Formats: sequence, structure tokens, C-alpha cells
Amino acid sequence: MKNNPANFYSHELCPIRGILDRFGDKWSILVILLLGDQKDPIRFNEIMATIGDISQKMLTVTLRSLEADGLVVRKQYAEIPPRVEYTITPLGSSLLPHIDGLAKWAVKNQDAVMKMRKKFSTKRKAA
Amino acid sequence: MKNNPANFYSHELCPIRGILDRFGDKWSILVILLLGDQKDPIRFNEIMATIGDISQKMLTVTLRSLEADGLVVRKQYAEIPPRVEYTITPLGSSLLPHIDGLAKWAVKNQDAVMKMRKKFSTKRKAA
DNA sequence: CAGTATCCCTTCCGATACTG
DNA sequence: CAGTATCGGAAGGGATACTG
Repeated sequence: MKNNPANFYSHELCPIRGILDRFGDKWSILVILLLGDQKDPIRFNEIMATIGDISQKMLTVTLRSLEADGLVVRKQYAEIPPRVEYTITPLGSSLLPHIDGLAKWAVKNQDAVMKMRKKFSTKRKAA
Repeated sequence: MKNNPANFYSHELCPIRGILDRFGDKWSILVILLLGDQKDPIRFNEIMATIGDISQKMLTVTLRSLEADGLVVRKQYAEIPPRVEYTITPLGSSLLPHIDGLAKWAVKNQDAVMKMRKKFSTKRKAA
């Protein structure tokens, strides 16, 4: 990201926003990480159960948007009861190391961040 | 992120959410990238001008939360008119490569994603 | 210059009920 | 089982006016 032309960040030029805004919701990153961890396709209800506190609605919405971006494949079987399986795509996998890096950073630095937050809030109260 | 104990993603255990939720807003990632690119401290209004379409309110809020997390330092000079300068911290810098990776991914794959989105939306209308 | 404070609209998202 | 539809509260965030 170094050495950009004059204003990389501006509204008109920024190539990042349209893509990354998509991950700025509550669940996308988590779902991608989870799908990236699977060696086999995983079913809708399995994902729900694994995350635990995601609503059916939000899981549907999240998976649809990931599917629309080409990060996830949805495969539906004509059975009764229905079975739907989700898999990460190569494009999704190529994203994985980066959010994995983010996640690892979060794990490694969570204590530091929490400490800073606490310190900051007490300092603010004093002022 | 491989080889986690049974349920890394669940509500109670996930160490990621409390940290990464913070970057799930509209501006944090962009501001960190921008600050990471500076070799000198940068002033409030410079940041505003560089981004272009961020409101004063949201820039303040964003910088405060980054400061609270220890990712950014705010230095205020007792002058009139006031001068306030922002710098990224070592902790913030340690995060930089990861969101830089994300940003680079976004740049590289934006065409692919856009194409997938278009394809998906037409396919959906057909159904 | 670098903020606060307020208003208000929009989007997010959970809860619930219903369906092929 | 894997959704869809609808409602309503909560949070996000822009516009504007004001201030040390």
C-alpha cells in the first residue's frame, strides 16, 4: 500500500471499500474462517450449531453475500428433507491467509488491547 | 486457525470477535492504512481531506476508538489555533501487514468479485 | 483547528412465525 | 432441513450548528 498515487484513499479512487465493506458486518469473517477450516462440505445447520449465537436469518444473509462474491459455493441436493452444503471456493481460499493473519493478530494481542482500553477509559474519566 | 479445540467460533470462546468487531465499522481499516503510510505525524484536517468523504464526527469517533485500542497516538499542542497530530503506534504497525494483505487482496481480486456479483444477480433474477 | 452536541434517517440484526 | 417474510428495536452514521 506504500507509494500510492496522490490519493488512494479518496472516495472515487479507493479500490478497497467496495470489497472490504462486505466483510464489515457481524458474521462474514467468522463464517469464512469456519468454512476455510473444513475439509469436507458443511451443512447449514452445522454452521449454525458451530457458531452458536447466529440467527437463521443472518446466517442465510451472510452465506448469500459470500456466495454472490464467489467466496463460497452452495450445493443443494434434491432430497427430503433437503440438504444444502457449503464449501469455500479457490477465491475464498486465497482470502483465507489474510483474515487468518488478522485473527492470529487478534489472538496474540487481545490482552494488550484490552489493557489499553481499560487504561484509556479510566484516563478519560479523570479528565 | 487450524486445529482448534472443538468450538473456537462459539460465542463464549471466540477471542477474535471482541477485537475484530472494532474494525467492522465504515472507517477504521481505512484510517489505519492511511496512518500506516505516513512517515510524519498527520493532522486531523489532513486526514479528513485525504479521505475526502468522511464526516468530522465519524473521523473523531474512529480515531478515538483506535486510540483507545492503543493503535494510534493522539498528540495535542497547546497552541492557537489548536494543532493535533496522529501517529500509528508499534501495536498499530504490527497490525498493518495484515490489513495491508487484505487490501492487496481486494485490489487484486476486485474484478473477479465484481464479475461474480453480476453473474450471481442475473442468475438469481432468472430463478 | 479540532473538536462537541443534537437531530434524524438508514441499516443491521434478532425474534418470531410460516413453508417447500 | 433449510430456508423466507415480517416486525421492531438498536446501532451506525451523515448534516448541521455550536465552541475552546
